[in-house]
Amino acid sequence: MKIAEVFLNQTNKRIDHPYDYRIPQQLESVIEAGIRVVVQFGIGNRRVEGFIISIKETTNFTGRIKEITEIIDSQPILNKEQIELCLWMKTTYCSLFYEALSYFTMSIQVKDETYYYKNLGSFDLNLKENWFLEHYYPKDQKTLRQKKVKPEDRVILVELVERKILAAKKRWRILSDPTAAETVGEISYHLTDLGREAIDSNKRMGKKQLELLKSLQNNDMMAADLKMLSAQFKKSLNPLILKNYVIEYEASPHQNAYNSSRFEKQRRSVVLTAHEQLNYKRYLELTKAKSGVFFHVFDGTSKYRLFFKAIEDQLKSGKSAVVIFPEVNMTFSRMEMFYKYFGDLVGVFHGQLTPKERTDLYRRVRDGELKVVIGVRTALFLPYQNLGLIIIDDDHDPSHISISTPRFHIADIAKKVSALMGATYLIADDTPRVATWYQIEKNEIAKIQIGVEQKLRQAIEIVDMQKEMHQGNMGILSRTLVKYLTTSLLHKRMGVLFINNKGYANSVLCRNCGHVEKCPQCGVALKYFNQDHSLHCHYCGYKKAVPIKCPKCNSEKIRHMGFGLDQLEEYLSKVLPDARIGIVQGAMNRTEIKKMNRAISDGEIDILIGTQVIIKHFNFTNVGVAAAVLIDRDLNQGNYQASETVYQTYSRFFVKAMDGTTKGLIQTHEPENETIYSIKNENFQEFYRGEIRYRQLMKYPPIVNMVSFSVFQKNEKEAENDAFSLYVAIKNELKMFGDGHTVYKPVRVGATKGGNITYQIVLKTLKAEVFQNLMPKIIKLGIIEALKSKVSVHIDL
DNA sequence: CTAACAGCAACC
DNA sequence: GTTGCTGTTAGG
Repeated sequence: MKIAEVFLNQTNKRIDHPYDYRIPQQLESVIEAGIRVVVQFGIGNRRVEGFIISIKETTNFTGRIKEITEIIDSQPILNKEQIELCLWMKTTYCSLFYEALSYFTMSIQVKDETYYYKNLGSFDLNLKENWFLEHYYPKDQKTLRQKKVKPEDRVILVELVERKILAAKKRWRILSDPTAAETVGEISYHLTDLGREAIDSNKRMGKKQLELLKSLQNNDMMAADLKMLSAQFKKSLNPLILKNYVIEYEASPHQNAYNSSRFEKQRRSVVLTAHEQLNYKRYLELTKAKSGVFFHVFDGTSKYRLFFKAIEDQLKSGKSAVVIFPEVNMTFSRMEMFYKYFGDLVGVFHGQLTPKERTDLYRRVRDGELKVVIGVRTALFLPYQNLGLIIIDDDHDPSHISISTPRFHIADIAKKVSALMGATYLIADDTPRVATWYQIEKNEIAKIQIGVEQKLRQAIEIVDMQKEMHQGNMGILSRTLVKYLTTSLLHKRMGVLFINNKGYANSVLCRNCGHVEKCPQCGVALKYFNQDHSLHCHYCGYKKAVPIKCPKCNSEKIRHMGFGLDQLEEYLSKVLPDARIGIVQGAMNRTEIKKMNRAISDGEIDILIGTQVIIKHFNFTNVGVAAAVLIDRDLNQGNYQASETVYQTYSRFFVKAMDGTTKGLIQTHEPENETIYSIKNENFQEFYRGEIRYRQLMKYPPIVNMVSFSVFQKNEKEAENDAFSLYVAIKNELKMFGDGHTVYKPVRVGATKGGNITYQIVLKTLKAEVFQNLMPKIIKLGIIEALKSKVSVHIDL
């Protein structure tokens, strides 16, 4: 007799463990680990979807074992290693099994048709209803009277059962409808060979028509794009379509603009420079000893050539490779390079693919047709046959962290995958994460430096805003900056101002001496609360009133930190009324970005001001002055990673904006701040040493593991009670794990979405396995279930 | 005395 | 989530 261990697709932590089911004789040859099945569950024999993680001969379960009802997949959708990875994710990130599984099933849409139709007849009924069906379904009044069922009850029950049947039908249909993958296309245009000839042979045609044909020369375009060229493009295009110069077609919405068919597909071998050859040799040596390698990147093109070389070698030995970019847009912009080197072995995977395209990619990867996959996080969960190399590009980018549960950093998954499949993992970054560098220092990952440092940032001037104030300048921009902006305007060069105005101005600082109130225990800036005009610590709940006088210098000039983009624009237009100002910010779509980029390259912008996006999506040269106008707010964000984020974003900003002749400038109230100095000195190691010392002292990741529990509740009193009983329970359970951990008392966290009262409990521990063991225990004891509040677990990555 | 109800454990 | 079991209680 064969037994299958099955995880159920249920959103309940208490039943999220394997259940044993007997495999019916006739299915023994078909069923293996990695396929989904339908089983009956509970007293009511509800039909639920399950996933087989393993097959065994015997069971320890003493009760009555049920049989597997049906098979969903005709072959395993996860291989052995992937099943193990999925289980590891479940325990490591305290998620449900099916939540972890969802990352693997994202590309599987179309299911077996037989499954679809077979299930229409069966539905879940509980015992009471089954019993009712057996006894009372007949409309015969005599029988009903005998059985003592009131006619009106029968009506209600019949209705109930019929509703259930309907619901069941609906449910299965949604799950398995193969036609659900229908795509909605966008109208696009393609230049035919005939059209190309027409351009080359200088055939007579309208000016607009020629322009349109030429714009289609390099790639297909969507109607929306052509509209930007000429509002009435259809007028000139229609005759071209009639002449068969241009083909109109409907393509899937996103693939279209980036359709792989527009790229030249070649196979080229990689040629390295002498310096790169040395680096590559080192890389090969290091991968023999360790599975992880880190590229500290100072030369982007060199980095890619090394990537290609490494991939090429993997292909030669019959293995495949995957490259993970943080974002879809980055994937798109790197695509072409990959096609040039590896032609049709390349697959591109991202969230904007249609279900059909996804399934197609899944199949081709599984069958070994595609050997180089580039894409976003989820691309790592495809069924690679013989994976030799995983590359994570731009490791520091926050998009590498998955937002939905399980919350993880893709580099951690890559590490695990490489251990499971014996693949090399390669992380590349120009502004390393502290967590990654920590692994390098601990000798878990080897490091190679790519290219040489430019040391351009050393020219950055740090402007003391306290001095400015003392000398009578109450404005938001320093006199030096205004002076530089004026001269750069004169020389027709652009000024770029970076301001990170997202979020609230929630710290408080002394305008006189730059002092910021910090938590005595946790070392982070205290956050300002409007309700009671007080300052709170984000982690431990320490609370104090906003001081009237600065504790350091006794001044009364205590102010909220910060101003926004709008205020900056207003100020600039007053100080430099002739300057043409361009504003860029997060909520811009692709066309707006294009437009702005064009305006910048056409020299229509004198001063560009913007938030984070300025670093990623905009291209500019000829920058006269590049300035960070409000670094202090970012430095005092009230979380322990503030300095790290500041180092990364501001370094990148200056690298992007400065060439050898650009004036760099940072405005601050803390001119002695170490992070600012490290940015100026272009010295990551120096920054890291200071930062890791701070984290050691204050006990923050990566030194400790940190997890926070959030308790949500509508009712104020109950929220408090629940939070405290959870706190007590955690404390009690922790006793089992010896010492080396700290739990902070529940802290009431300020306004959250949905009007919920939220309490937060922070747990720090030196042992990673503590909360992995703690969570199942707390769940088993029913502590969280006993609470009326919703509880969520947030692991700090 | 009973219907109603909340609390609870189990689901293989 | 769904179910049945258990103990408690309001209402007659």
